[in-house]
Amino acid sequence: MDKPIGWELYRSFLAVLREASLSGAARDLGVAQPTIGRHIAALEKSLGLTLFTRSQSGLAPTEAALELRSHAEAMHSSAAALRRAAESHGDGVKGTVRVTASEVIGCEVLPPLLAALKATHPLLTVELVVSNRVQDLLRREADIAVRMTAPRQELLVARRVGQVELGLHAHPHYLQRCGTPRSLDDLPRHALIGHDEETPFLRAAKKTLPAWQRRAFAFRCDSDLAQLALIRAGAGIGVCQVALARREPRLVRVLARSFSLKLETWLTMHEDLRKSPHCKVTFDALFAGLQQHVG
Amino acid sequence: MDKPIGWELYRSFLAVLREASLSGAARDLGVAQPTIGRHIAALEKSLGLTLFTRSQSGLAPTEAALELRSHAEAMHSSAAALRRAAESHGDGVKGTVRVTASEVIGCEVLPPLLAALKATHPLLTVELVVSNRVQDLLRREADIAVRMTAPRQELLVARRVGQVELGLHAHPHYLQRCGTPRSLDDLPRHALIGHDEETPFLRAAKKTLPAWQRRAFAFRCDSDLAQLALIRAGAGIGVCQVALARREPRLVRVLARSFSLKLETWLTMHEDLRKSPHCKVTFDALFAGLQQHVG
DNA sequence: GCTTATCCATACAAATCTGTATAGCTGCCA
DNA sequence: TGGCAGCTATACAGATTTGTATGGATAAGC
Repeated sequence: MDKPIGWELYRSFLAVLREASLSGAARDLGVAQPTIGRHIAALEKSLGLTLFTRSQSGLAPTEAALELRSHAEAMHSSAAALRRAAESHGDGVKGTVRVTASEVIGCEVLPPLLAALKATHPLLTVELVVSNRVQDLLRREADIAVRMTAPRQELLVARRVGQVELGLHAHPHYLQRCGTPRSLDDLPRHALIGHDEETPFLRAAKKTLPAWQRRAFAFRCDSDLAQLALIRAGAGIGVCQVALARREPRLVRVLARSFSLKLETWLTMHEDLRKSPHCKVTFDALFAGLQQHVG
Repeated sequence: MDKPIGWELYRSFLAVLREASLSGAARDLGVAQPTIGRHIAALEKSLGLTLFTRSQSGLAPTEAALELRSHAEAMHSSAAALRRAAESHGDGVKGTVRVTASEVIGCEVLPPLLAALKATHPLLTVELVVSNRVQDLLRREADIAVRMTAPRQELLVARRVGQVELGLHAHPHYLQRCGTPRSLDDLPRHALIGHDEETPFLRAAKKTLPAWQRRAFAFRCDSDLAQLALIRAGAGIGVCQVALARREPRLVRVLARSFSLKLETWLTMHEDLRKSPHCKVTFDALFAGLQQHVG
């Protein structure tokens, strides 16, 4: 009851939390379902807590289990980081680097950069975490992050890429069909594409763009990528990166003088990784590529 | 070679790094020595790296092993934090809280505060990490930290306690024997107690106290605690907290007008722990006690 | 209402991991 | 130089853990 707990138990615990079932966790870890069941039972006994309420449709975590989850996740991140570090050990650019970025950056901007990087360094493996949630570099959820806010944490190497400019855009087809707005007053008559839930961005946009509010949107969507797709499909007028609009299919910027938003863009990396050739090479390549992207 | 690695292996790996031998690690973890040997062999095979060079006097970590160490330490911290969280789960003040502070604060100031805290909350267990190295709260090396610098990290709850004043002190016996310095010019004729290695503090002191340099010290010692003990033993004149000097054995402050250094003191805690009653109670108790200490 | 697909729990055999005992090596000290 | 203490590596028996197979119970789909 008071002796140290094997780390395997924590591993199984996290898997059950993620899969919400013993069977799923067993599949995930590549072991049999009774094994996981025994691990959870042993962990519960050692901790003196009930971690899950059993049911036929799976296991529901108790409040206690939820409190412990973040620690198990931290262990998982560290284990993954250890493996990446091991794979990348030695001279030369090889191994795995884990990059995180927002959905738009990750899907629209990074792929060609990463492809070119891989072509130059064939032994490099890239893990791309596309998420609007800010990953924690200190907990090693990623090695390198593209961020839209200046990092305030210590222990991080941060380099400012520049400003990403956002503007209102529409597809030529749409403008042909519905006309081009000449002033902000025209906007309410157009099909607007915006977010469903209130975001920091939305609050910022409202200041310069009073018409930009939820009830005015003809399309409400929280995925920036889907919004971009809607704009490209000629669904209406929406906000996207000016640099992206220049690509094919070519989008037309509207009301450029009335609306412009600039986001600070930073590339960050954990200090320890400066010595790893593969991380450094990736960092430099992304920096150059992103800088070119922001113009 | 490419399948997931059991977390037990990492646990053994860290133990070997810490003990620098298979036998020591086995003792540490409470298993047999061949078990650890097999774990290391399995880990080396899985990672495709040589982690240690075997010898009859123990295992010497390779460069690769040293690179991986911090990740394993992070796993260890998270595992320990998980256990503390589990022990402390539920209503009421119980479980374990891990507090870190400098040597002087930890040995001279905190003990009575912690004793009183424990008397009020009998179910509380306290882990006190006395170290001048700044523990990483984000990696959960501790729950609560007393720090002498304003924290710049996010995700931390920080509260300013006040300023700890440092001054020159000596025991009455010493002053009887060797006289009391009347001005800074008298200092070179006295037995001075100072640090052996250059520290940020020493560099700061030099500015207001030109005489305060390494070659002028009669006693050189890097332990702040031992310096305090030397002062109390009447060995000479040294720097210590004004608040501490008022205790028994009573120390006399000298050259108070010529030398005074004030250190900002902060109490910090991870944001997540605000909801844990035992951490909150400890935080508040330490805050009150420290504030009284700094006056 | 029946079938099917999941899920958890249990029993037993098999595989794995662990501990004990021992040998071989090195460094230290008298 | 001999004895002691510490370390690693190996062989083999024992204990623990794991996997397979199965039963029971629930929920969804036809």
